[in-house]
Amino acid sequence: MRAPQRREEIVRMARSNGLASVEHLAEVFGVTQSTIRRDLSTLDKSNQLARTYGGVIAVRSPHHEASLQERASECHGAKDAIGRWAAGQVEPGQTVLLDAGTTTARVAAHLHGTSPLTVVTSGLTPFFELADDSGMERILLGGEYREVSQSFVGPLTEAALDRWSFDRAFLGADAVTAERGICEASPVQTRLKELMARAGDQVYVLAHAAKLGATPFNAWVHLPGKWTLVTDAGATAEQLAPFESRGITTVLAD
Amino acid sequence: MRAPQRREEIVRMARSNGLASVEHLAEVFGVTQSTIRRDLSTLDKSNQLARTYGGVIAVRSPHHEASLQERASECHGAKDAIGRWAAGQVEPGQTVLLDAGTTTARVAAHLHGTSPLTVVTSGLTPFFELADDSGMERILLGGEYREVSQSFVGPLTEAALDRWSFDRAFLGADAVTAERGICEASPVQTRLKELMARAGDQVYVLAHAAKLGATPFNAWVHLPGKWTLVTDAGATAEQLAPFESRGITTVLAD
DNA sequence: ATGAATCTGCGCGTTTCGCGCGATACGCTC
DNA sequence: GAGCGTATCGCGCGAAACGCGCAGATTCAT
Repeated sequence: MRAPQRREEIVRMARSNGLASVEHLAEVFGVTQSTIRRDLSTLDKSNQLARTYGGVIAVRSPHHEASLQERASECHGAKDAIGRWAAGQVEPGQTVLLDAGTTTARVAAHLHGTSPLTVVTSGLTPFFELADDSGMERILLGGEYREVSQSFVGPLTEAALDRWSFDRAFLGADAVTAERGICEASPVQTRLKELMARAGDQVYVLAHAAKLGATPFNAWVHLPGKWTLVTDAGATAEQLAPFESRGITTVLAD
Repeated sequence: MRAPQRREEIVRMARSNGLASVEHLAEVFGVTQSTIRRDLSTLDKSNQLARTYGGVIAVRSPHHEASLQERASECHGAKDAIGRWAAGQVEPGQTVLLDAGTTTARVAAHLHGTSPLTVVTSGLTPFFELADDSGMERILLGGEYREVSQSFVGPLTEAALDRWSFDRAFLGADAVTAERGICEASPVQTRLKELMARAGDQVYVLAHAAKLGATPFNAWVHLPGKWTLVTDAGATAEQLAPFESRGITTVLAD
């Protein structure tokens, strides 16, 4: 049996049982524990499993892996600050929309304690950050699953969204410019964001400084109506000026 | 600082960062690594965290914990057999509905390799078991989240379901009797199941032997149309007789 | 105030880990 | 078919982390 094949099998076994020990795996495959350890080390590095003392544990939660990477990223602090400020705009009793994304996930995390509250989201990342409070109603817009963004898009999502209006709508973005609006990887995403903005009474676009003025993709949308740009203290005056000159309120979270 | 308080804080820190090392924790709290190790051991036993070599990892993925418990339960083997049989009924190119629940999650797990496929589900447990195949379209019916069943219910779910029909519909159940049909904890669930059955061309009810004839709750529904009862080899002839005498096809998975 | 229960630090033996080395198997080229 | 590079494996050793028992300290209730 080849090594890659054995590693796949290890992942399968670990996920099936939740746990697996080095000793047991070595016996099953008829190799030394050293070999198993090497395999586990490889799998651990590629985030498919987590090592434990004497074995492995399955960490298949889809958001877990990304969450870990996210927290290690340098802009996590900025996103958290933005999320905290945004959560502060929410008052008990309201109905709130959270777009998919790691920044809106930070909003969700800081929503803890604001109760009662109805939170609607299209992303698993923010969804799982929502507290299991008694007064918290958690609603997921279903739809077609996009693995890369851990979110739902498509006609089903849009149809579900069509049944709501929101006191606050918090949108994420891959990039934002004053001239072209919000940038995303695909038109299905920009269309969804447009609908989201339409459904929100007060609309906030959350984007840390690195996203201001960037153009990583080619799908753009101008948000309808008024909205507020929330970014972090790292944003420069030059970055903010074009927004303010167009009458867009800008906020620096800190 | 008291020990329970410190342990809470450790959980909080681990969840916030995903990871935490023994060394770092010992420094932060100003105690020896032994003490930290004891804490981690305690928290590990109570399933709040998972130990790793040199630290801990957060495993608060909502389904992970339940998944582990589920696999330890004695009826897991039966559910898996049922799931394997059910997955065998699915052919490439079809559109399939999976109800929420641990049994339908086993169906999802065995759907791996059947491609292309469109799978629609209302439960997170089956959803996360679905493989990330290229030909696999994963669709989640959104709605209001029920923590206990890790699934979505309510008008939004029903509205989303209304947009589909399915080649195969696999329903779970808290209990099944020939006389009264499917039993659930609440009417919102039974109503959803009724709609699911209506949307399915071929309908299967998956229930291991212990669920046949039981009456744990008080919300019942008679499924419309024909359906097939799939159970495990542990079901007795007396349990099956009432179903067969009513013309319901029964299958013993093995 | 006093006794029980819990918690903590320390030391020790045990287990697991990671790394480097040499050997082996596989695939590719000429 | 011979030669050669790459990937993989088993083994041994030193290091790191672990669990356990014991004794002193702290907390809490009576």
